Amino acid sequence: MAYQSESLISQAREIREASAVSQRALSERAGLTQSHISQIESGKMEPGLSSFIDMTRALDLELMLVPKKLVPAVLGLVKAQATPDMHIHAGQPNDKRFARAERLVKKMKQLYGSSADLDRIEETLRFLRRVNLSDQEMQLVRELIARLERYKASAQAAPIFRDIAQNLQRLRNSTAHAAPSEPRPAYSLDDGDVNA
Amino acid sequence: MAYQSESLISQAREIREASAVSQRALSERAGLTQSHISQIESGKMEPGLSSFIDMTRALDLELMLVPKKLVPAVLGLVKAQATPDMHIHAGQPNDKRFARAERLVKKMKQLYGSSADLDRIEETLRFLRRVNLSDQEMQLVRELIARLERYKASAQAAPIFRDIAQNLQRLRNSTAHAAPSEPRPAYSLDDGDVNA
DNA sequence: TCATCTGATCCAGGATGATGTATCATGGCT
DNA sequence: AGCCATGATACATCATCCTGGATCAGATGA
Repeated sequence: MAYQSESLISQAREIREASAVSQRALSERAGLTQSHISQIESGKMEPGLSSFIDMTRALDLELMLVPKKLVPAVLGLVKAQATPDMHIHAGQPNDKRFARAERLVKKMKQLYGSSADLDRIEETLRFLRRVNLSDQEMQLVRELIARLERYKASAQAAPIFRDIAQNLQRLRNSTAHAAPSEPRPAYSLDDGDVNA
Repeated sequence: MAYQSESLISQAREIREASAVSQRALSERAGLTQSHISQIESGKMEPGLSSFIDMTRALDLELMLVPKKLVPAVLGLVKAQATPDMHIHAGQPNDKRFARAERLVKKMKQLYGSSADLDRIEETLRFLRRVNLSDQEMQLVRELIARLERYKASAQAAPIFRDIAQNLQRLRNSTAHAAPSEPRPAYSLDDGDVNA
């Protein structure tokens, strides 16, 4: 319902997920209820300013006021240091790949209606995008996306989509539990459309 | 009442004032009520996230999520380009002068209790700080501040304070109506304490 | 002095944020 | 199969936002 704050809220959610913090854990740190956070993140209710500040502060973020003119500069600054390893030498080809895939899924949901599998695929892609994947892992993702593309208009695509969703899910789980010691985050703040 | 959002709200207010936008004008642009805005700015009520976004967008600002670590960098970026003319060759000596004066007034209010004149002086200083003053005008301000300093502990300081307040007020009025054509603003976003 | 503009304040009423507590389906782990 | 954690929902209750007026004192300019 609240169009203006969508971007900020979804950014917060993505960062929470990328930091592997559960809604319950966040609720304790922020002093809010888990149900509250769930409703905020799913867009079912609009937070008060201070609630949102509590939430983001608990995620080690600050809400700042920036002149519109400077938004691109700040965005660049944030993005640059958010994912230092991944973006240093390469031209983030993975990021583009994910972006294309996510667009594809979104389109398919529009055309053929959303299914549970498409939802899972979308969500998992959104998660994997934030993670540093090995070449092998990225190879797997590439194949899965290609398969998705190939069968996107197929008649009996359903079971295939289910399989793709499961594969992505498995990959997600493996990366999530792989190296909890490293500062896994590597999130980026850049995808929300900041421009109204 | 809402400690977390104080800083953001007062920033917004200062920018509104520096841009010479009235609460009513802002209320129309933002789609809120004037009474609403007044209550928000005076801390009598806590805005919803989207209300605050509407408000700041109408002031040509964006609310952004920034990793705490990057806050100083962003702050520097914003500050640097907020007052380009004033800070280019000089080491903003005027700014420091105002800062000292404001600290002085605040201290006096603590020690001797606040008076209407002190309040007026404080508010006017806060306004004048954001304005590009000519050398002559700055000279006047300097003298007034010096006078304030000199009589700060004097027994019969009251009439002198009144005089200082009036002088500052007059200066404020003259600058406010002087050049409505130029992009007077030159606000800065730096004074709120961003760190909790 | 009169007209105007500003920000603060009041009030009634409807909308909605926020809390607690509790339940539920899913998915992963053992 | 059982267990645990996750996120989504439900519901009652209370608090607060937010609107829509309207008014007010103060400062400014004509």
